[in-house]
Amino acid sequence: MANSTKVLPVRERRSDTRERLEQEILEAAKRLFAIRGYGGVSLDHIAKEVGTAKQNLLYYFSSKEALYRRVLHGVLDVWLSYMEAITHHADDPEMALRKYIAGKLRFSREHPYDSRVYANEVIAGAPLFAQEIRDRVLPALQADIAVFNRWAEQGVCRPVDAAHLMVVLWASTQAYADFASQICLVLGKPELEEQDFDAAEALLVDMVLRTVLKKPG
Amino acid sequence: MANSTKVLPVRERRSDTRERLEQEILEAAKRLFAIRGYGGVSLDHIAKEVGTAKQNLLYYFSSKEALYRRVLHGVLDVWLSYMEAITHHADDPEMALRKYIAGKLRFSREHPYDSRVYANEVIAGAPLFAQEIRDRVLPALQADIAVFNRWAEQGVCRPVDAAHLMVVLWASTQAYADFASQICLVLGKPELEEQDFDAAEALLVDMVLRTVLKKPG
DNA sequence: AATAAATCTTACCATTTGGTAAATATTGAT
DNA sequence: ATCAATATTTACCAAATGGTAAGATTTATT
Repeated sequence: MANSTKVLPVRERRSDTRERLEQEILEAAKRLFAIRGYGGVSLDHIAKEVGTAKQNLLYYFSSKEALYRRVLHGVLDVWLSYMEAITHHADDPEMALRKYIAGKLRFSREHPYDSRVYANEVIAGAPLFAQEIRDRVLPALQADIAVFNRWAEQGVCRPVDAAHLMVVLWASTQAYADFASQICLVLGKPELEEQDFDAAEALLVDMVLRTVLKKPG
Repeated sequence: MANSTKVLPVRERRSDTRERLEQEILEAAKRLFAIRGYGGVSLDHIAKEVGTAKQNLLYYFSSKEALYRRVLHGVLDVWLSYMEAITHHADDPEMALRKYIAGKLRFSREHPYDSRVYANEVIAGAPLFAQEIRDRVLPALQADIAVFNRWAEQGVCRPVDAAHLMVVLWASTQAYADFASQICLVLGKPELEEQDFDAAEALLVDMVLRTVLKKPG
């Protein structure tokens, strides 16, 4: 992953400052896009947040859309990295589902802004994202669904509608990032704490296992 | 509901044209806000969509924010009207949950733009909405939660974490409006059909009843 | 130190933005 | 028909927007 400084030819080497600032810009842009949406954020906003001038952003990123695309790309990297539980436990439904739910909730807890950027883009109909979702998310999802169907065929779990089950899991876990402000209101606290995520995880695991697993009898 | 034309004094009567155009503006604004977010929509967009001039919008609505607030208010009216299932069946958990899930899915199917406007606002942290949510949504939700807890006390259903269960139901059903573009990709079809909502309903009802109801044994 | 490349700033620019003010047209009650 | 209220358009405006061009400064390599 880490592009080493020494191996690359001089021309392609990027100074550390550049890389750091570029990262700072992406972080700030992500946070702002997450909260106010693409149209609600100006390059000036982002620049001021980072402490530089708008024109300097345009030195690093050729346009607002280009910057946004880079943010989206990074978001998807993170998102996918939390999504590999099921195929990695293809032999144990209960473990796979537990890990999957825990992982996606951890994503919501650790990367709320990524989650919201993703949500905003999908709500908008994924105008810039559709292709990347098709290329990168869909295969992962379909692999998960295939694993479910295999389990059902082998009789190791009940024949659920795997696609819709994934939607439920996806939506429920994602809600703890995207809709945190409303969940806080319901729970009567200023922000979500670890115990809230634990409670959500317990409930979701309970629901899913009851639905998916065959009774011991 | 319907403000009759004859009873009101002359001064307060609004011509039908006005009411119709006002409604058209609200509809167009809702659709655009749903897709592009508050910051991504200009008064010019909305005006052109309706076929009038921006300045005429400002005759009907004193500012962009005022228009947005009216949209939000209307959205919440619709949202709440679909939320009354549980307290209306406080004697029958299974029926209440079935109706609730069906109702919220119907809302997603029949009012996808309302759902997205709501989602956008919550994702943004509900900057203009928090008070109205506190005043109108929270009581309804807490009433539902109270009903659950009563059921649990009376031993008529299992003691689940009602608040988190509501979050799961809310998120899962809402997803079929807000994240339709992605669900379509997963299902491999251009848009959601009735059978997809039926499948979602069946799965959700199954999951929830398995979780909430006590075994007959 | 010299030089080329990388980074940052200043100066612009055309367009779009939300909003005001006033002129004009349309409507409805008398 | 007239007059007042309602509705729409025209003419503006200052600020903000995304973006370009070019100059100034810093940095690294020789």
